[in-house]
Amino acid sequence: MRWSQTFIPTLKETPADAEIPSHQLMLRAGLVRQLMAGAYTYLPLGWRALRKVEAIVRDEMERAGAIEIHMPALTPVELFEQTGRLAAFGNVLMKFEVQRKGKRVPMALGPTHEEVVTDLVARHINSFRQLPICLYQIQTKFRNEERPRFGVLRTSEFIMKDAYSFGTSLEQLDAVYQKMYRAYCRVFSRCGLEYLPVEAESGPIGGDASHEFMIPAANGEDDVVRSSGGLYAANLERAETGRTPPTITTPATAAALATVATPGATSIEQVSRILKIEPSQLIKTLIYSADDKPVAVLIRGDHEANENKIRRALGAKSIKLADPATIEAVTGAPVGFAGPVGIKCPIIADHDVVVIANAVTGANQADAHHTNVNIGRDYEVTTSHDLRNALSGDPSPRGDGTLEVVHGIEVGHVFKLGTKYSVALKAEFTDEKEQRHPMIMGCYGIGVNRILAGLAETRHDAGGLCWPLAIAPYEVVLVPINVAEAECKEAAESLYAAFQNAGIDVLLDDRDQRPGVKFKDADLVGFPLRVVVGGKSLKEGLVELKWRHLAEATKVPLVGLVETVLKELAQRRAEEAANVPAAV
RNA sequence: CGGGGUGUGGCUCAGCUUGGUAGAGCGCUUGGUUCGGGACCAAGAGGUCGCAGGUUCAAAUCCUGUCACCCCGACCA
Repeated sequence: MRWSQTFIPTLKETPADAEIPSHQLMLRAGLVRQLMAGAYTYLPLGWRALRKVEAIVRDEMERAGAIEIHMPALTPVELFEQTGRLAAFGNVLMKFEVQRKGKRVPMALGPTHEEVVTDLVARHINSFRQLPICLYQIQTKFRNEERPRFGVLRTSEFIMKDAYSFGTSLEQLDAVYQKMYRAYCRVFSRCGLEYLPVEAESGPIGGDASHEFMIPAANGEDDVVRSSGGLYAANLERAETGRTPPTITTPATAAALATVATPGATSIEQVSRILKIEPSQLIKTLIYSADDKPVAVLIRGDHEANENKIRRALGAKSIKLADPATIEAVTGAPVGFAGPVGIKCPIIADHDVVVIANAVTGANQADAHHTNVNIGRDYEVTTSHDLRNALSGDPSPRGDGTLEVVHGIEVGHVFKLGTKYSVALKAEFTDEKEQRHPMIMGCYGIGVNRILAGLAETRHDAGGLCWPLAIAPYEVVLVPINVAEAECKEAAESLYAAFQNAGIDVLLDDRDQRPGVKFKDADLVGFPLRVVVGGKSLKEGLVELKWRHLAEATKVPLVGLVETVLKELAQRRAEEAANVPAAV
């Protein structure tokens, strides 16, 4: 392709409403343009890079035994009713009605395709002999994000690779899951991403039934923890801490329980300011409704409660913060003044709460807090639990050093679904003994656009983007110094033809621009290899090769250049492939 | 949905406080000189100042409403 014949609107200045690097650079490099909040057009370069990501995803899916199909984005709302997800999605589901034969027909744009694929399989697959099977597609998904943001990182319309496996047993599910997990590792490393598989919240099956693939990045929306020894990584929603349960005894330094006036102070911040104490001296008393029974959950004032951990510790199906009426019933006080002393419901406490001596808590009466609250004397718990979010510096649950909390961009998710959808939509198979069973499912998603955005976010410098060879819009940019000079122009044209004949993925910057402009643009877009023709070098029979990721250029003879470039590309390709885990 | 911010040529922004005929740089067009890291000279084109209403002799500027976009939070199978 010739630069003059395509559409690459690069920008010198950073657009005002782009804040994070990937957004700024993808706009400036002419990869994308915004249509409205959460909706972007992919311009020629962006689309080309995106198609390369898709090709890698397809390749690895096929290698892992998944079969490509294509389902409609248009979905009957009825299917979501059958699985209960109409309510679960709420406003996120884009639904609308169309007129057909005078009737209103409700439809939705698919946010994901568990329902559609399960319905398909339910209708056409019946026997254990046809299983396991894994179907996938690469398709545009729609989610009405309440707040699209971060450029192309979080949009209301995005391209997703979604795969769904169906099997007869947990063993079959495990086997597909492992294959997909490995395929994902290969996809992300082939794309040149530094990625981190983390344990994620896993729903009904539990255990290691869900992993997310994260790109560590300062602007990532998710928080993940990883251990210094590298043995443990998990989403913060899920992450355990390796804290050892302390022995519970009343502190020897316990002072006399007192009540202090704290008018209107219902938050940790307000109370600590009024009483001039550190939040870590406070005990937060959160009243939860666990399967409709009230429970008081004690968390240190400067810590954050983790509802998944609380739910598991209580063995409850679902928990939510109690409503004001329940809180008043168990505390006898308005919301904001709950404390463990004399509370009329069961109490559970985090490990870090039971060791606080002379703590401050709500007094279970309006506008008052207790000071010098001590365990065993003023309130009673017999064991403590891991109930809070992990923090940097916590011990790893695997015993390999300490945890660190980092931000991450979620680019993939593998999940053991179990039978939730197969039961709801009657996707059943007949076994050898003519017994009917619901199929056991898994689902596996990749955010295709996020791979691109993630690369832009993590691979750039002051000059612009820096694509890996595997994803770059073009692998090589061929830059004639001066197209107005016949000798230079002819040399570039004949090289361009030779590159194309050799199958090199090349863009010829044939614009009549000064060299500085072309170099700046080449750096901004981030083509991996730049070949410069012209000037004194050309007269000496040399051209310049410059890799985007290296500081120095090299001069090589014009004679035999195609072979030289092919060799350099092959070498670079091998370097990039060195980190890709072997396929099994 | 709560809080904050911004809307002025394609892009970045000034002008608004204190109302008085819309500006700069970049980009674009034409001609010329240039040509190894975002050139220079000259001449041009391009804007209902987000939209609607109000105040006023007069509104980009003041007031009211509204829309869009960005950021923080809530939310996110």
